[in-house]
Amino acid sequence: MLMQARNSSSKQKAGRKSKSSFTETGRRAQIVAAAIDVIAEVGYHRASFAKIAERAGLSSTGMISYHFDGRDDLMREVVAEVMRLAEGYVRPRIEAHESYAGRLRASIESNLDLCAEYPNHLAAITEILSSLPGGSPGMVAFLDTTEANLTVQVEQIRKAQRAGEFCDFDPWVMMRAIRAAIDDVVRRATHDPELDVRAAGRELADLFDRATRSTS
Amino acid sequence: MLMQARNSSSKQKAGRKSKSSFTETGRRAQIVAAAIDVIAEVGYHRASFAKIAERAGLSSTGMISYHFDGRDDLMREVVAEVMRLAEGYVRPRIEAHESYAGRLRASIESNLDLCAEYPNHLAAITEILSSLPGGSPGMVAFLDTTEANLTVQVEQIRKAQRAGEFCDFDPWVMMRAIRAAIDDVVRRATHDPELDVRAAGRELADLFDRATRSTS
Amino acid sequence: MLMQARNSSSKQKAGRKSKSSFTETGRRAQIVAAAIDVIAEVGYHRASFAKIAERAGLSSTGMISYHFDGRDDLMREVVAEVMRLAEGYVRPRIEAHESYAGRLRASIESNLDLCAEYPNHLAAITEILSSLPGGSPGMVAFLDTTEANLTVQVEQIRKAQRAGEFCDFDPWVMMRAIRAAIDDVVRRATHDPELDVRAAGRELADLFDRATRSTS
Amino acid sequence: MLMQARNSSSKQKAGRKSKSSFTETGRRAQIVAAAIDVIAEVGYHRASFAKIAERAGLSSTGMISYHFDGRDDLMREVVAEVMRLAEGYVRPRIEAHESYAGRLRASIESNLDLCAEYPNHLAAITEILSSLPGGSPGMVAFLDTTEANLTVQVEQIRKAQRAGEFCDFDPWVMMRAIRAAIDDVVRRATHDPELDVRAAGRELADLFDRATRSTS
DNA sequence: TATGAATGAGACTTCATTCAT
DNA sequence: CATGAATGAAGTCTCATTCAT
Repeated sequence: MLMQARNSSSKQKAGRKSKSSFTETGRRAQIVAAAIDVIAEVGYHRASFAKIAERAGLSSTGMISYHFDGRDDLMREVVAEVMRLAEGYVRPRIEAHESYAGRLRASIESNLDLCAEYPNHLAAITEILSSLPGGSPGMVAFLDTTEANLTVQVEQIRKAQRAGEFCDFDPWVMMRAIRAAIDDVVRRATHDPELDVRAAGRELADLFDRATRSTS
Repeated sequence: MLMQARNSSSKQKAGRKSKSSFTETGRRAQIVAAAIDVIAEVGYHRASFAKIAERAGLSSTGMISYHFDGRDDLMREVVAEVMRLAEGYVRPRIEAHESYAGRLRASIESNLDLCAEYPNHLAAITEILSSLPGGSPGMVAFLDTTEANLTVQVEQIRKAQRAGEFCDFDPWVMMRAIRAAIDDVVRRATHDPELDVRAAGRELADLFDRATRSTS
Repeated sequence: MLMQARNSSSKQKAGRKSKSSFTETGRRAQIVAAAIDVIAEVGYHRASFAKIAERAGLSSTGMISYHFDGRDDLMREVVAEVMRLAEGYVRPRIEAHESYAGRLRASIESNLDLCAEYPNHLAAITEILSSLPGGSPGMVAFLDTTEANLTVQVEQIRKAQRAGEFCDFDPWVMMRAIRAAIDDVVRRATHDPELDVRAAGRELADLFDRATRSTS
Repeated sequence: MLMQARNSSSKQKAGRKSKSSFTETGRRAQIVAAAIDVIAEVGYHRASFAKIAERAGLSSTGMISYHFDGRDDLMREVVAEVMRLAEGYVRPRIEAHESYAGRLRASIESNLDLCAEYPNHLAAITEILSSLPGGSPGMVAFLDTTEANLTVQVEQIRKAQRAGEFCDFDPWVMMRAIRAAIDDVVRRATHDPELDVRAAGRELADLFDRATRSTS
């Protein structure tokens, strides 16, 4: 999952019982945190309510059903929570750079630095988004959000290309490749503690720098 | 899943009741084919025996248990079948080239051409391999095989670097990035018929050509 | 199953979700009771969760899986429950006697009196313990318990022999023969309501009295 | 299972396709032998057609269904086969004695000697007869046969009692106790190779000698 | 809010049996 | 006779959800 700097982003969600993502009760946040850990550990599909409840110190899965409107709702919250974290972490590092190339590098490296600091968060979101069935009703919203994210970034690339800073290539393919490469590192980091995530980030930044840089 | 040219590789497997992977009976092959379709359609985890049996025209899931020694065994066969197909498709195209750069390009493009021709096959194997839990007993063999594949390719890259054909980079990070980018296209192709997979293949080949090419 | 007087014996078990065998919830006890009836009626192997659930007035077998950690766990509870009942019934009657011969007689007769009063309980435990596969994991504990029981009794016999009250014979063979004879009556009692269990108890007590009594 | 000497015993059975128990084809006998081994090893209920077919060197369970009219039919044949063997072994040893006491001792000891020589055979029959559900249709015949056996022996006991050789006791209870004790040894012998079956036989013979002997 | 109980669907497996070849 | 394939029932287990308290 490639996190990026975005504009204000009205993530207002029609939470159950009129709870927005921002005014989480303690319990909701606790459940979300537990879900993140469990998903990172056993994967999206094996993250059952039972396991999440146990991790959260709850004695029954009913509590989760009470706080969330089904599995999808919980997962949405997990995604939102991680995105919230990621945005705060990634955005300043991207905006610290002027050049497009610098921003691209900052984007890649900050994502993997984030992964190094919060391994479960990125692992969870990667698991969720890569495990989504095609037409999952209710999760579509997040795919759209993700798509919107990419669109913004693709626009940045186009600008860089028009500015002559980037060479000529299909921005969509490039963005997807970058995202896929980052997600791959995130995924492996979950189960391979040996992996030097930050080093991989620098390598990937170099890689995509060469791939995008104008040859002139 | 990045398919590559490999040496003969006696993948002979002690299939159930002394059936090798190569001398499939009709039913087994039919079930494997059905499994490939179902996995491509609904994903690894949702590909239940019930759905596969229905697709295969079987009246009961018991039939699958009869032919395969559990889910893992079936999945192994699916992976083996796809690898068989892929190897025959990809290898000649890679070996038609002399230069390392040419081989890398052929590897990427032939993989995605294969994806265009047999969308379900690559989608299925990608689904399976990306959905494996960490220590899945019985599937470990395939992860090892995959790892071995990558190792071979990494060696090729090192040679190219020593030959001055490729610039300096971490071959493992590069290989993983390539694989991840290809798998991403494969995954999206499954649910997005609009996607021009072959074009994406050419774009990716260009991308990684720039990323690997010696600057001299 | 020969029940005997034993010392307090802290059979405290780490039941599911920290429920001990002693502080059964109503449902657990109800399920155990239903299981006892069903086992006595159709035997250990035919006592499926479905039948037990039906007897217990439950709508699904899932409920049993919810309360017990699998079939073995339920069976363990059944054995524990019967042993609890048996101990309270048998022990006072044995301890009311001073002589070894009197205690042996009390042991045999009280076991079969118990069988007459609670036919299903002893039938169930006999079924379970005689149906156990050799190395059934998880049930081994109870076999050990049973073995320990016999060991205690064998020690009693040895004392009686040293005291000259019993004649010379292999205590183990004797104990097993007694146990087998009692179990046989229990088993037949289940399906033959005509059988006079108490009378058979007195007969067996006479029989083994003659077989153990010192001839002097 | 207490085997005894009986009169000629017309065990003629209406075998499937007019095959009597005596004119077994090779296949039938082979399957029966395999069944005996499997039952002794894993018990009656776990002795599936699949396991028996495998042991018999057959590639499909269908063959068993072809030769036998269902599971009960096969089990009947197993019982008949073992009884045939047992009778030939036990009868001469019993008839070598004149006194009732001598015959009783010979009966017990020869049964356990048989168990020592053919462990699987007696283990199998014990398994089968002790695992029969109450009203198993089609097996009832064998229970009747068994009952008839016991009746004959009970009559012998009555004669001995009238002759003053045995003391006064309930012959049925005594017979059942003897049978149960023997069966118990047989059962344990199956899974405990350490057990000295012949010694146990002598001990049991002594035990029941004391229990039956006239005190005068 | 929180809990434990209850539910019903669905998953995989094993089994005995039948059938076409 | 023999085989391999097919079937349908039954069994245990897990899951997300709902409900009464």
